[in-house]
This record gives sequence, C-alpha cells and structure tokens, in this order.
Amino acid sequence: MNMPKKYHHKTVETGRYAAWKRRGYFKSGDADKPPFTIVIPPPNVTGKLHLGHAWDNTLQDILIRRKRMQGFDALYLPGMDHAGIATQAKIDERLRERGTSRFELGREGFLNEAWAWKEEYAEHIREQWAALGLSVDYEHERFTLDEGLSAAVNEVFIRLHEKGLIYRKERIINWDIEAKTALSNIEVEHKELEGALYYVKYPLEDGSDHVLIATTRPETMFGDTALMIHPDDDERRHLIGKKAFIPGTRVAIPIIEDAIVDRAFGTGAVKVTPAHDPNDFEVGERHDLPMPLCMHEDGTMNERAHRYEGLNRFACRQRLIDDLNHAGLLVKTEKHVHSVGHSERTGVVVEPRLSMQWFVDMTPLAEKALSDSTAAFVPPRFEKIFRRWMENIQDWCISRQLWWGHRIPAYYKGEDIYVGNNPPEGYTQDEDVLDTWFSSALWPFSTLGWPERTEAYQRYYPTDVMVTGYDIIFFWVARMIFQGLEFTGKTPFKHVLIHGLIRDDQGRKMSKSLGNGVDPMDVREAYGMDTLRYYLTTNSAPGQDLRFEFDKVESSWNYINKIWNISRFILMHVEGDDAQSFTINDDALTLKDKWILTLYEETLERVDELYERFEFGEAAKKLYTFIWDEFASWYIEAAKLTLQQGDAEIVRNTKAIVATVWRDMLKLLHPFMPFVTDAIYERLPNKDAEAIMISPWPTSRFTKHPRDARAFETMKTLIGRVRNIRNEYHVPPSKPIDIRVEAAADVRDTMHRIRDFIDRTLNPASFNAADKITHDDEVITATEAAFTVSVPLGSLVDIDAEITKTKEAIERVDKEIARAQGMLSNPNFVEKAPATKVEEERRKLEDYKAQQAKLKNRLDTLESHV
RNA sequence: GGAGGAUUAGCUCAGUGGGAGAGCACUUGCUUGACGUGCAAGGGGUCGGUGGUUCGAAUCCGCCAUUCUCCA
Repeated sequence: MNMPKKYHHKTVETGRYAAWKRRGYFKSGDADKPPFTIVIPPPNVTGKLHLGHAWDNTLQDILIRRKRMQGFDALYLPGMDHAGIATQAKIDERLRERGTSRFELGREGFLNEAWAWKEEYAEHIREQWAALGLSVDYEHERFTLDEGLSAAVNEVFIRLHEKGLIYRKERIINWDIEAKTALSNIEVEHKELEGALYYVKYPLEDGSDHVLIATTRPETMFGDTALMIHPDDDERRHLIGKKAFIPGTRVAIPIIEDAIVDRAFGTGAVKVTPAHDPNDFEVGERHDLPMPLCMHEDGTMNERAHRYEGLNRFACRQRLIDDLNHAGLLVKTEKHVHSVGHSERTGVVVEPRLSMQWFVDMTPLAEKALSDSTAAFVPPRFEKIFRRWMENIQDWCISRQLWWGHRIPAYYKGEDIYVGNNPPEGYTQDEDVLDTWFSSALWPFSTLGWPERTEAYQRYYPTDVMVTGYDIIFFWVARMIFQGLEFTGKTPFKHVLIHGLIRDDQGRKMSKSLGNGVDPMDVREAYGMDTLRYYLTTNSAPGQDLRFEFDKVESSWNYINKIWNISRFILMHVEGDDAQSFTINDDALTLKDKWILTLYEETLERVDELYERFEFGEAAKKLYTFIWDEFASWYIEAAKLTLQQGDAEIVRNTKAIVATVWRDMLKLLHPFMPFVTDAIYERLPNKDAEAIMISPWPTSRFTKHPRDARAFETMKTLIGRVRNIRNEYHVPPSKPIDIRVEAAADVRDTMHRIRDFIDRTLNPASFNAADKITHDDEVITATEAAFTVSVPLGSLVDIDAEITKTKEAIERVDKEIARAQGMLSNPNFVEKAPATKVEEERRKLEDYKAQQAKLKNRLDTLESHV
C-alpha cells in the first residue's frame, strides 16, 4: 500500500492516456458486438478548445465509455472542421504580421500556408483531447477538407444542382465588409441599436416642390432609383410619374406607387435602393428599376457617391448629413431604435448588397425534414425550436468569397456554366468556396465514407447520439437532418442531446472581449481533468446553462479525494489477497451486509436508468449519496469492527463485499472520472479485466433484503438520536453514558446483533433494552415509532426545556396524524389513489400514533416531576 | 411582435403530482489508526404572485410580475 493520503491528480493522470491508446482500448471494429456510434462535433482548427468543448466532449465520452463497458462496439469518431472564415482570418493575420498577404502569395501559396496551419493546430487539439481523456478512435479521424469528405461535398452539390435545388442568382445577400464575403442569414446577429431617422427633402425635377423622405441610411441615397408612395396616399397622388433629384445631385429618379409602403412609418414616402435593401430589391424587380451599387466591397462609397467616394459608409453618412443640413435639405433628425445586422464572425455591421451567389432552395428539403425526421431531442422541447425554424426556412446562400474551403464545382466559359466533376476543355472554375456548414452538414455520413457504401458507413450509420449545444441547432443539427434524409434516406442520429452554454460566475457568457474565459487546461493543472469532467457534467440539468464556479470545482475535487481515501482504506485491507477469496458467501451475510447489498441493488438500478435517460447530474448525485453517505459513513465504519474482531469467514466475506461493491462503484463512476477510477482499479485484487474501461458494466447480482435493510435503517436512526443528545447537551464522545432503549423484541434483537457497532459509535457506560422502562432519575429522551431511547444526564437535564421540546414534538406528530387521517378518511383518496400510497399512509398513521402515545406518556412523567 | 428558459435555504443550483433537497457558506463539538480537502450534530425556505384542475400541486393548466435567450 503506497497510496498517498491525499489524491494527487497529476500523478494519477500522467501517462495514463498514452497507455490506453497504446493498448488499443479506443479502437472500434469488433463485429461480434452491436455498434454504438457518436461523431464528435468537429472543433475548428483555429485554436484552443474551451470549456464548452470540454463539457460537450465529456458528455460524449461518458456515453461512449458506458456503452463500451456494456459490450457495444463503441465508435467515438474524432475530427476537425476547416472553419472557412475563422481560419482564413487567422492566417491572414499571421501573414500580415509577416509583412505579406494572401494576395502576394497567390491562391496556391496561401493554401500551402493554410494546410501548414491546420497541421499545427490539429496537433494542439489532439493534445487537448488526450488531456480530456476522450476515448476516440484515431483510426477514424477525419477532417472536413480530406479527399473523401471533399468528394462527398462535391457529390451533394452536384446532385442538388441536378435536382434544381441549387441555383445561382443575383440577389441581396448579407455582405461582411471586413471578411469581404457573403454570409447566410443565420450568420447575422440582430442587435437593437439607437440610430436616427433623417428627414430629407428630395426636390422635384420641375422645381415645383419636394418630397420629404425619412431614412435611417441616407448614405445609400446614391443607389436610389425611385421614390415610392402608397397607392392610397391621396395627398401625394399627383406626384406619381414625376421625377425627383437625389438631394445635392442632378440625378433624377421616378416617383412610383407600391402598396408595400408602410404609411405609418416616417413620412409615408420612401426611397428605393434596390441594390442595398432586400425589400427595395423586390420593389426594383417589380418595377423594373435599375439596381446600381453605391459602395465597394469593403464598405467604402464608390464613384456614384461623387465627392464622398472613398469614405466608409458611416463617415459618408456623417458628412452627408452635415452637408444636407447646410443646404437646407435636412428637415429634422429623430432618434430611432432599430435592429441592425452584425456579422457573427467579424462583428461588423452587415451590408445588404446585391450580388451573384449560389443558393440552396430549402423548401423541399425542409418539408422532408419536417415530415421524416426521427431525431429524438433531449430535452424534447428543443424539437420545437428545430421545427419552427424549418417551418420558416429561407433559401441558403452557400457561396463564400474565400480561398480556404471546398471550391464550388461549377465551371464557366463565357455564358456557359458546367456543374460537375469533369469540366470540358476551356472552362474555368468558380473562384468561390462553399459555406463551412455545407460540409459540416454531411459530417455524420461523410466521415464514414459516404457516398461510397463502405463497411464503416453500413455498420455505424446512422449514428446513435449527437451531443451539442442549443446555440447550433440551426447552424448544424437542422442541416445534418435535412442533408442526411436527402442523401442517405435516414435521420443521421437517433438522439440529439442538447446542453446549454457555460457562463462565468456572474452569469455572463464567456467571451474573449470580456476576458472572462477560463482555460480548461488551467483547471486541469489545478484540480485535474477528472475533477473538471465531473464538475462540468453533473452540475446542471439537461439543456440548462452552467455557471462556472470554482467553489463547486473544489467540491468535486473533494469528492474525488474522498473516493481516493475510501480506496486507500479498502486496499489497506485487501491488497495482495488472493483473487479467489472475493466470492460472497450468502450464508455468512450480517445485517449490515444485507443492508448495503440491498442499497447497492437499488442504486445500480436507479443509476442505470438515469444514465439511459441522459440525466447525468441525477445519476451522479445518486452515486454520491450511496458512496459517501451510506457506504463510507456507515458500511465501512461498521465493517472496521468486523474486520478486526469477526471470525475468519465473516472477515473474508466482509472483505469480499467491500471489494465487490467498491469495484462496481468505480465502474459506475468511470465514465465521469476515467483517470482516477482506472488508477484505483488497476490495484484491485478483484479486478475482472485488464483495465476498467474494458471491464463489464455492473448488472444486478444480489438478492435484496428489504426487511433487514429497514432494520438497519432503524439502527442508524437510533444512533443518530443518541448522537444528537450528546451534541445538544455537550457530552463529549469520550465520556461514557448510560443508554436505555424501550423497544419491541424484534428491535431489541437487531440492536443485539450490532451491539459492537453501537458500542463503538455511542460509547455507552451501560446499555439496557426492554419492553418497558421506567426511570427514577432525570433523563433526556428521543421518541421514534420503533423505539424510545433515554439517556440519564442528571443535573444537565432541564425539565422545563424538556417539557417544551416534548410539546413541540407532540404538535409535529399531531399534525402528521391529522394529515394522514384527513387523507384516509377521504373516500376519494382511498378509492382513487394507488393502493401502495394508501397502504403507506396507513402505516405512517400507525407509526405516528405509536409515537404520539409515547410522547404523551413522556410529557406526563415530566410534568409530574415539576 | 412570436417562442422558449429561469424565478426553491445567505450564494449557486437539483427536484417535478402524495412527508421541502445538494454543494458551498454558517453554528457547535471532535488528535475515532482511509480522509481535518475529514468526522459528528445543528440552524436556515409561506418552493415569485394569483386563479384553476385534482382526493392531493413546489410539481399540471391559465393569467400577472421580474429576468435571460432565440426568432422576426
């Protein structure tokens, strides 16, 4: 026995992962077992994993480790995502620091840089997976830009195009002026901002009057191609067909009518900028208006803005407003709160911009997803979120003006477009790449070899559980579902386990800008990865956010330290024993043995059920209570005596029970804390496998003894009541006390059976038990249904205080009796409530009545003393 | 505007039809040979408000309040 007194996480964890990997424990492929598959949500190759990854991945590892132990061919498939915009931005930054740029390097040179970057960061990520203890099968590791996965992306693009579900059109898209690429709708975050509504005069061409327009974006006036009023606008009806000048210019635009105008907003007349606003674009199409852009791709004004050319859009707005004001064309400015789109990637205000892009026609795909998806969301409420989004789906802009990604398999020659894998001579490929999520959507099957019908694909697809945060249900889960159904005919996973987000100790989202992030590797350094894993996965309810608190991390550490010390105690007694000696002899079971084995069975059943329902917090809590409050605090304490004094067979049997129960508890804990359980398991003389992670998951094995279990619970209560008396009256444990117990024969018999334990826990000077006990001295009494225990404390006894306490106890019991009688005298309850409930209430009522009688006697005795 | 979450002990959170729970914090005592990062005992809550369903509601339903999030 050379276990240190204190749990030392570094010693425990160092080298352990490498050994598991070396021995091939993570490998899948045993065809004799049923498959169980989880694909990792591929982290971006941009950098480090954060606490969110640690949480998400640990949940996956918990599921996988348990299923592996349960005899499944468990495949936990790892991989990474190329993360187009994010990675390209990082590489651009690196190049800038080096004094160069991707434009200087050219596309090929840039891609070489990008792949070097990927190799570097992939290695970082693998190191972090190892630190997390993830039992991933590296032989199946994939990257979204791998050859096979790229082939899958091309296949999907080409097939959707053939079906007419992918099209190329000039439309208003969300333009990120910083990344200089299109974004999809869900990559835009809407924020309420206080802006202004500017009231601007557009002079009529004939000089007779002007039209007053209210706009939040005056700088786009250089892209105006009409003014618009409502057909029912009688006051301004005469203006229709006339022309007005864009203020400050000699550019005349027509005044048109369209029912889309909201007459209640602003002045009831609006400007139309078809190339910079989605609604105006529709108007432009309806009225066949020209659609000029007035900005460059970087958000600066173009030549149409005349003297404002080159200014960025906001600087232009400011200057323009000043100038209009001086020219008397600005009538007024009102504060105006409105929703402004920001790039989810770069944070800049998104510019709606007319642009030629590729789109997926979502309608038929969404319909199929809604009717055919069999994904069971956990918790179920998240399914509603998925469905609502699908029901209100919009077409998906999938082209990105980037270099790092899957280049679109479309080729051009003059006006001709070819989409496919083998372009004819003389065609040049589209410069753009696809949205990263376009390839992520295929992840559950592209990683398994699709579109080839590989062995892995046929064996492991569809996958079993997808674990991810609620923040990417739209981005990812929904898209995997419709692409899976479209291309494999199956929902790509049976369950979707949704977890929340990690927040800081004040409930704020962790973010770089706030600087409130916590690095999982720092937590590992201070507390160990088992502590972090346990903390993350057991401290919130499914789907709920988690507030990161070091106090709780610490209490998780304390728990593992407790587990360490329980193990230490057990190993002190059993280490080196012959493996054969751990067979439990049912004929030699003591009361406490029957109690703990009964509790063990109940715990195992319940924990398994909770695991199966993904209720890890509850499962862990159940284990915690069993291990700490029952097994350690009572069973081991009682076993200490047996191990010292019992006869040889009882000692052997006690060791067998302790070792068996504990080995199984380590197994139930293993998915949460793989390192420490592995380290302890390997020292056990009764281990049943080479390593805990490949050992069999415990199943029901003991007979339950409910009556003995209840009898032992009564003894726990008895001991508790006497301890309470000692504490209340400040009688130190070292001072022996007389103990008298009034109880029926069966209870007295039980007490007799655990007399040594009573002696040890209560330190009695004398111990008397009888049917009826009368006292002629001053005693402190505790009354239960099954017994009355009294301790004579002489002058310490305050009769008045005892009377008060007894009266309070009677009041409590009276209340309970009233409650139970109320229920039982209600015919509706007796008829409608389950029979077990009714029976339970009857039993309680009898217990309370018994207790009440004893308390009343006690009160009489006390009062006669006064 | 629509949808959803949260509201339970000082703090952070579980629980979810049938006697209010945990961790931390707090009080008292303890050199009990696994653990003082521990052991023993204890104090502390009209489960946001309100109406309803039910024999019975912290738990289910309606409304209100506060707060957070997503969507438009």
